[in-house]
Amino acid sequence: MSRPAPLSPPTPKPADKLTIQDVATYAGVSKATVSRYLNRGGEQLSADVEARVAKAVRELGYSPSPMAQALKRGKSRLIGLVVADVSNSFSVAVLRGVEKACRDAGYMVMLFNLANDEQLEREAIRALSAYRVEGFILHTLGHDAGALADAAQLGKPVVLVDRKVGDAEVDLIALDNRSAVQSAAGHLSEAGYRHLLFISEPLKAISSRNERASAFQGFIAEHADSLSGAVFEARAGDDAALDEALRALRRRAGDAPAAVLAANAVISLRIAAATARLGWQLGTDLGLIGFDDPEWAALVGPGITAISQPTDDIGRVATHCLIERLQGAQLPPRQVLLPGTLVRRGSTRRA
Amino acid sequence: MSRPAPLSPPTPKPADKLTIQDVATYAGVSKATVSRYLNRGGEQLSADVEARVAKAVRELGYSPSPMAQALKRGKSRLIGLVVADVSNSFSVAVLRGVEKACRDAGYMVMLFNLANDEQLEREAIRALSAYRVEGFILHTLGHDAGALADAAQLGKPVVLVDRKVGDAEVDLIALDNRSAVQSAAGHLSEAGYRHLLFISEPLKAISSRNERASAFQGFIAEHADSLSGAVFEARAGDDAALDEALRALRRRAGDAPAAVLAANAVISLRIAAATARLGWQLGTDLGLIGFDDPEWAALVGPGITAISQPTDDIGRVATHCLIERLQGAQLPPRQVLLPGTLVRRGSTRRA
DNA sequence: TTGTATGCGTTATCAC
DNA sequence: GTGATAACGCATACAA
Repeated sequence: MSRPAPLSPPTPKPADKLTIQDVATYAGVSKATVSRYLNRGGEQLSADVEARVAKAVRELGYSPSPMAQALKRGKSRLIGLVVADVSNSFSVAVLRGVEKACRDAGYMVMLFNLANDEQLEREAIRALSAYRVEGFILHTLGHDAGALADAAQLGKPVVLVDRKVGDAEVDLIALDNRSAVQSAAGHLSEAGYRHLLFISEPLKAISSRNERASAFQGFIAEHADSLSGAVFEARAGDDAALDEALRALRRRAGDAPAAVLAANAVISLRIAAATARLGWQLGTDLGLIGFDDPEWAALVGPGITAISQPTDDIGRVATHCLIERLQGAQLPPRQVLLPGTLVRRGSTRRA
Repeated sequence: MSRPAPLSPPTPKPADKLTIQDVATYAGVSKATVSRYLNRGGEQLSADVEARVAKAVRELGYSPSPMAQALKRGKSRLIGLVVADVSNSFSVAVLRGVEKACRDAGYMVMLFNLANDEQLEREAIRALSAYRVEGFILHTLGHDAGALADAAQLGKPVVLVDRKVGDAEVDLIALDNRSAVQSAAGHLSEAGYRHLLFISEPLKAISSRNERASAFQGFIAEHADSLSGAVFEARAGDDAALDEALRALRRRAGDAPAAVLAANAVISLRIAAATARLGWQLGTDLGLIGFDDPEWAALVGPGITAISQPTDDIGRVATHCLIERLQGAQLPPRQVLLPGTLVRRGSTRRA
């Protein structure tokens, strides 16, 4: 038998463990030069040196350690994203927009899911702070102004998404709820529905739900001559109460057409289920339009008319707002309200 | 007027900017002592010193900088999570489990969403590597074995979730597809359905879809005396083809009951929509059972019977597997197959 | 234009 | 037991 083969040549360091020193040595220059090339893009470098460094970086596959950079610069290039509930399609959609925008801007996202647990909100801020995120995008449960105060006290910018918390003076990116409600209720009115019911999950401290409810009531007040309307809070699991609310709506309407405006996708779905239970046809027996436009909206019954939220934009704008602040912009708190889009489907066709 | 008030006392450093040195000074000890207290929990410390340090840490609200720790220890305590599509309810559910488990184990999650873009898979590995994640949990698109190779070459452990990629020899945590298919098909058979159709999105290179399809065919082959079955790949958007496949199924069945096994929730929904179009009643005219059990499954039609996946467990187990490897365990590649749960609903009741 | 030296906040190896 | 001190990988002020 032949002798064992000689040890394979010293495996090159994985790209991961390469330091700026390795690159410097390889290129025959000093660490500082490599650093300059990396940061200033070879601005103050001789063509020759620049080429050599570029080659070294390329061939070695070097990428600088964000840890070391963070330590040195005092900036982590990390953004903390706190989300009310990743199981909620709206949360996820925003998450998607945020993650993409952060990546494009050279930031990374650290995610913390509250799973609708109000206790966790402060914990989230603390945990992410410990990791030295530079700022927060917060889809809050609205209950804990303390968490927000914590962040503010740390001097870290916060951008709220979809929901305010307390009367905090921070940036907010959200749907233009008032306009959206008007366009939704207007659509129902144009379609001939005369008796409307706004149905939401319990309003609690969640600002978006409250805004939608009061915008609805405002709309009804303005059109009291032609429309009637009421608000109903549907408790999770209590289908009997929901069914009864719907029956009451149609009793009130008599022969006139009645319709429901659902405050979010969860409610839309429950109403679709309720109409099936009651043997009603969506559109003809009961109009339905709902906030949010999940993938199943087009496929349930005759299709559910929806107010589609520009979730990608919300995420993107929130990210940009935050990054602006990270770069030191000293602006007053902003509110960016984005328009929703009405998607007409069978559930609001009486034909 | 009195003179302006004296400057407020120098605001204490935000908890964020405190260093171990601040704590040491406050407690009247050296950095080394504080570090020892933090890491060994005051094992080799005099009671007196331990108490003072503990007090200092508590009162200042100090928490060490993960960056500095990462730099020094060569470990980032970061885990990279690559997800096929955050819009997919299965992906999200796994994400939830992973995030929770990581947090509990003192790791943080860096998220990368592929948005079903096969091009992005390598990019994801690279980006997360640059951030020095210690390992990956990968919900792959199955297309790019190269991405996996990249990770392996970096010497970073990878745990796959739900889907294999190529024939890579790495840990895999997934549903026990074979058993799940057997229990699903068995359930249909017991309920009296005789002619079955397995419907999936295009199988492509996605291992879970292929496994389910072939397990289905295996089951049919074993029960050829009492059952007939076929596989149909439904292209996105082509409802006509889907409708025709369903009609063909019932033609083939004649008077005998026919049922569909849907490979995931997207397909379940499309079939529910199709039956509505065709004017069929789920359960009586056509049986339906689907993989995945999203929140709307109970509310569509008479309720859709489902194979619920233990998504939280999948995420949790994947995380534990990964962490084991991070701690140096040198085990052969493992496959952990978790059982699904049959949730009986109206869509498989012929009564 | 390029190199040398310092320090970011930690942990770990020494001494004492 | 405890305290100096040297790295970890990088960016930068200063020297050359």
